[in-house]
Amino acid sequence: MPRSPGRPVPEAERPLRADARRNRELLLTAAHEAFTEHGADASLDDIARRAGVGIGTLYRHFADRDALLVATLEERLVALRDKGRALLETPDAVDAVVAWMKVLIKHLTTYRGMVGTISAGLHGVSAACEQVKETGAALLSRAQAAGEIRSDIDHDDLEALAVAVAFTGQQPASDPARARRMLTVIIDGLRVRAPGAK
Amino acid sequence: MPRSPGRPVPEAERPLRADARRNRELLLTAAHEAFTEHGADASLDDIARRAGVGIGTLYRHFADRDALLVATLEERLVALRDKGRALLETPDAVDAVVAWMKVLIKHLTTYRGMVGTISAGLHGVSAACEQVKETGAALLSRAQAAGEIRSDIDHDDLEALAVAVAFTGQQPASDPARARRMLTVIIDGLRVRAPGAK
DNA sequence: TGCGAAGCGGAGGATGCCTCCGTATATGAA
DNA sequence: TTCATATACGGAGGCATCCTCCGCTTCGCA
Repeated sequence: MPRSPGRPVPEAERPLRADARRNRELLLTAAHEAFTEHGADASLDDIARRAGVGIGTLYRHFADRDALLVATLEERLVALRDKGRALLETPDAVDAVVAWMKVLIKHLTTYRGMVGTISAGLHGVSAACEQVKETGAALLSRAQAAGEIRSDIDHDDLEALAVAVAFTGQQPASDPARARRMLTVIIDGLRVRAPGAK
Repeated sequence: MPRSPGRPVPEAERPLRADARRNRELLLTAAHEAFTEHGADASLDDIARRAGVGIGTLYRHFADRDALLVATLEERLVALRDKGRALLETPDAVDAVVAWMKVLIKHLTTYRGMVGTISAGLHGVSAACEQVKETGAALLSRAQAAGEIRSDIDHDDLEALAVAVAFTGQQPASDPARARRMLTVIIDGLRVRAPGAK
């Protein structure tokens, strides 16, 4: 059942052909390896080679480096969401927000030198993205409603702060102790001042 | 007065030949333009072309992209130091630290997408680098001695926090209001809790 | 079994980084 | 001034990467 030659993928999800599905998986696995090993410097040609696939095939599946990265992280987003949901069940609202930030930071540092790109990937349109954001927003709201976290920030701010810690933690000159101190400073800044404080 | 063919520059500062000095200046000017225009994506070949100089000449003066960037920023470091010294004369220690952070952030965002590299350049060995760090450290100590800024952080931490704000402020999804909020949160986190606070 | 859509592969153009080395020039000494 | 030589210049070209294009192959439905 042919189709008019509209160049790229039609639009809606069309079931992939069996070989295409297989190659897609091979590419994602190879990409994960390569990104893990070389971070932002991973070569797309190399990824195609690792996957045992032509470079043209890689580009048929993923428009560019970013698209490939986003796809690679997609399933991790689900795990992220689940961790967030679990945190919603814990009693201490502030502790939960702190834990959530740590989880975000870990996600953002999945691959070296890609904090910016991974962060951009969090603002995508996939269902997983939405759910991650919803979950995080719920965690934040809970702590704000309890009057423990300042109310003049939103979840995007929280994300930006996580990006900040993640980025500096990945600088060559950084050390884990400093990263911990940074997070402490930020958390303290997020807390509502106790009554009587200046 | 010839010299044995020790490949690179001898070691100590040797006076440059007149043409070399001129070309060096041309390169720095061209580099500043190119970095301003294209940020991290500026091409070194293009910089040489703008300077009206062969690519070999560029590499004779600057070992690689980072060396060129550092040289480009060198004179700005002096300005940075001077601003810091001026702040040391202002009365409010905390305000001075806040202003210092803003100055640092501005410096780090001189060129787009180069926060990491510019930050690394702050840790160099030039006199200007040292003086910038000394000045910043003095500003921080003053506020800490006054009991207004937490004492468990050092100037490298302050720098890391500036890097954090600078980086997130340069993300495509960022907006100035968020950057301002981030800085507020961080400053609040840096303040010593007023007595009576939890 | 056959046909058309979907997918594959890789050659090759474009760009960027950097090295190498033959040539040109500035500079101090005579 | 002239000369010798260290210093500096220029750019061709090797290598890597990204990405496009298009002829060939394979899948899957009828």
